[in-house]
Amino acid sequence: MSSDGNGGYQPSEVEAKWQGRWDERGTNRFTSDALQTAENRYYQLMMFPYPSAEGLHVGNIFAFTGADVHGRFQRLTGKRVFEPIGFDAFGIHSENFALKQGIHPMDLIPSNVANFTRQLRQIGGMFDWNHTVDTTDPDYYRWTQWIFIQLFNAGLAVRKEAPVNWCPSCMTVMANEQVIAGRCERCDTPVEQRRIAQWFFRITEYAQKLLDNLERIDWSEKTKKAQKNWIGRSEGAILHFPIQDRDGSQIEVFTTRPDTVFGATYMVLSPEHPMVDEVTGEDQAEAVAAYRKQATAKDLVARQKVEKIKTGVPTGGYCVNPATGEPIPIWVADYVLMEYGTGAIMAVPGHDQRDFDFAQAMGLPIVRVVAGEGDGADTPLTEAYVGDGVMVNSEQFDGVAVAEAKPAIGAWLAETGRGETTVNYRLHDWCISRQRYWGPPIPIIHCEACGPVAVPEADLPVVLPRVEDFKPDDSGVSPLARVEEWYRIDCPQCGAAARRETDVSDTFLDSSWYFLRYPSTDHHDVPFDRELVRSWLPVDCYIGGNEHAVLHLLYARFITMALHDLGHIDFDEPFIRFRAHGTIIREGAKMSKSKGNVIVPDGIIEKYGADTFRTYLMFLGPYEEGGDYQDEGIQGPHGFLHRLYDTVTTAVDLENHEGSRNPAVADPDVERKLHQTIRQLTRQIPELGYNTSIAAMMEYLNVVRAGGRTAQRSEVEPLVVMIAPFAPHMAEELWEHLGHTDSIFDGANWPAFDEAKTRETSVKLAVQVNGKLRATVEGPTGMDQDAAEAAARSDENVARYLDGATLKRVIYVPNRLLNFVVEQT
RNA sequence: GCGAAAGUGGCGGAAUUGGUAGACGCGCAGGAUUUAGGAUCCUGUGGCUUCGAGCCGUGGGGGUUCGAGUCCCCCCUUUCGCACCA
Repeated sequence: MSSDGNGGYQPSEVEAKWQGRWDERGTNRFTSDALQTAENRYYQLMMFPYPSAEGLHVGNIFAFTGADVHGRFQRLTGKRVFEPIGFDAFGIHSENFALKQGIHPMDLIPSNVANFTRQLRQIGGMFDWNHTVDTTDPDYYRWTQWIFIQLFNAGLAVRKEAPVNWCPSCMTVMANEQVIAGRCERCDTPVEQRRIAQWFFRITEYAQKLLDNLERIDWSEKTKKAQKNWIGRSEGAILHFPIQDRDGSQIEVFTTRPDTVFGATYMVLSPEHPMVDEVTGEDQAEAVAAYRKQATAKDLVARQKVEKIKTGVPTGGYCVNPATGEPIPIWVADYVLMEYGTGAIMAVPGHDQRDFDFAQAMGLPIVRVVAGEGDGADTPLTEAYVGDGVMVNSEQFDGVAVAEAKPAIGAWLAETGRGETTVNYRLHDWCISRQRYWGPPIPIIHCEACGPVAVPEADLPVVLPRVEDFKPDDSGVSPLARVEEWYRIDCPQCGAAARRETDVSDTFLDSSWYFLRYPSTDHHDVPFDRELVRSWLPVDCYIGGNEHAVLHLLYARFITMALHDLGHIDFDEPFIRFRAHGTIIREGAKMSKSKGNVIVPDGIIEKYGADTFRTYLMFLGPYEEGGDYQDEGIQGPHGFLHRLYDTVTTAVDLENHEGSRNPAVADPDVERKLHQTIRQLTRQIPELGYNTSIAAMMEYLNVVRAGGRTAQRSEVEPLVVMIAPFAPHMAEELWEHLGHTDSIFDGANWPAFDEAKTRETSVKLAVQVNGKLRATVEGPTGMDQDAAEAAARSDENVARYLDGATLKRVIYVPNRLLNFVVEQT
């Protein structure tokens, strides 16, 4: 249905025409040679999509369009822009959907990819379809496996048994980053803890570097902050508490407050702590066993409830406070987590609220070791005191300020081997095993004699076999373990019978290196061509959602650092610049299938065209914040593009009819506005200020058309270039109409502005009396204060307010305002 | 609970960073053209108003300043991170 009443702009025709031309001419594609020889390179990357069965949603289109606008703008300024796209198609999401539909993912994914490709072409992205990736293609995951092997050989991939997060609904383990408030990020099921041997990447080795490098990359502050918090560096000390009556046995605790050690009146072990049995006395054995059983049965949500009343049992064992030499009881309680620090704490109830609550509940002693302002050594505590003060009840350290006591007590304990200062991170090693089917098999062969052996690189890929029964189960073992003919294999080292690793790797591994692959998809013998990587990477501008702030973005940085240290690439940060786009809501509410308020892009593109849709999405709010999609709102950009089309075609027609008989006379108002508009867009588009850029173009077009005037070529040709990043098809069409034969993205230059021509010749000056607006007067730009005052005083209304008052002061801001400060007499 | 960001017309959102609040657009109202229109084109549109460039107005309350949406303090609300992290 065309809403066009004047026979002009027909989006569907224009868009089909130009998508066809781009394809035929290879406008957006790089040949293998071009990738190698291009100058002035710019790598514009957007987070690649997961190709769902539903097709692209508005959020995808919003995200991709914003990135595409940026890429197209860069191209118009003379860069050779590489803007690839691909598909992140492995993972539990696809697998679950396949299970639900009863379609094998190997059949499902290709049709999803085909549909996404169709839609991505339809929205007019400047994608290089010669260089796409599909993470489920053996030609791609072969190299995902290769990366695993590089890390394995470097000791950065280790198999260890540790408490891991188990989602009972997805029936697989998951990384810490994938657990949100104790629940599975995918299905919201409360996550359990299990002890299963898993493959981990030792990302913690890079904790400090991941933190330090944040200082020098151009990323949204929000995202950097999220990473910083996730890494969670904290400085403190490991203190050794000898177990009473057990020679040489000791328990280590991590604390950020070694200064309060004199106040440690008991110790708490996490229920999972390996030394629980050792310290538990006979009398308590049964109670401790019961408590541990109950604690491990609880899921993480239940266990991590802060408000819940603290529980725990005494072990009957004692250890010695290394500062006081006094014995203190050892308890087991689930408020201490095995995953953080050493899984054991020294409890200082006087100065830690959690310990305080526990001590009160259990009747344990509370000792004050820090006195705040006005407190004495024995001032009773009604809650934990965490403020500043001086040490008390701490023997030789009494009277020392907390700030000095921290290093002093730390040093004192270190001297005598009772502890050492240390840095602890909240970040954990990255668990990459998944007991599922739809992922790249981890390229390891388990041999009784040799242990885990990497699959020889020449044997890659380890192809995921097509199996019909790929449903996961609760056993903690991957479905691939059912495929005997696949997992039976000889050890590549000793030739003995061995078996393949049957776990597959985390989807986040697939996406942690795809940006390295894009320029090298023509190369089948290497994961990435060294020269291409050197010349195209790191990525110049990366755009994606902030929901990946601590998942994908952290992993991609880690893999980049590891590959750098292993000598495969020469940079250690993958993305020079990262910006997160916002999210789109609809008429004040989140879009969701259950509410039935999801926008179906296909229908909108059919009705209004991709250019209008793109322009509207970029117009409805600041790109980095997102905005509210109001169904009626699209009328604005729709009308704007129609008017623009008419204005340009009319100008060209007129030129053709009248030719040089009617030489163009520059209209100073239009020319000034044009240069102001160019200036604004030139500054704002690189900063992703799209909504205001579009508003500026609308303003300009309004000036061009004011009073029904007809435009001249020189007034609209630059506007056609400026609209091109937003409405590329229409810009091409108008560019052709203006007499050009090649693509606007090859033939046009981003217009330049002349600062002199942006200057207003006259200004409206606000005239205030005591800060209240009383008049505006017009005068030449840059008039001096005397002239301004004279003009202002001659205004009737101003004069009325100045009459009979004493002038105290005059504030003059040239070209802006004049403020008379008066006092009534 | 901690951390961050944000609260501006009927709505989405602007505001050169301390200088005429409400750009641009939607919606609405009036008009033109039209067989018709959910098309196109003008005009108007924060509230109150004694219609005066008068008063009020950027979540609420205080403050700094000639002047505050913008800076400072307190409070409220919303959104998003993190959440027994020792």
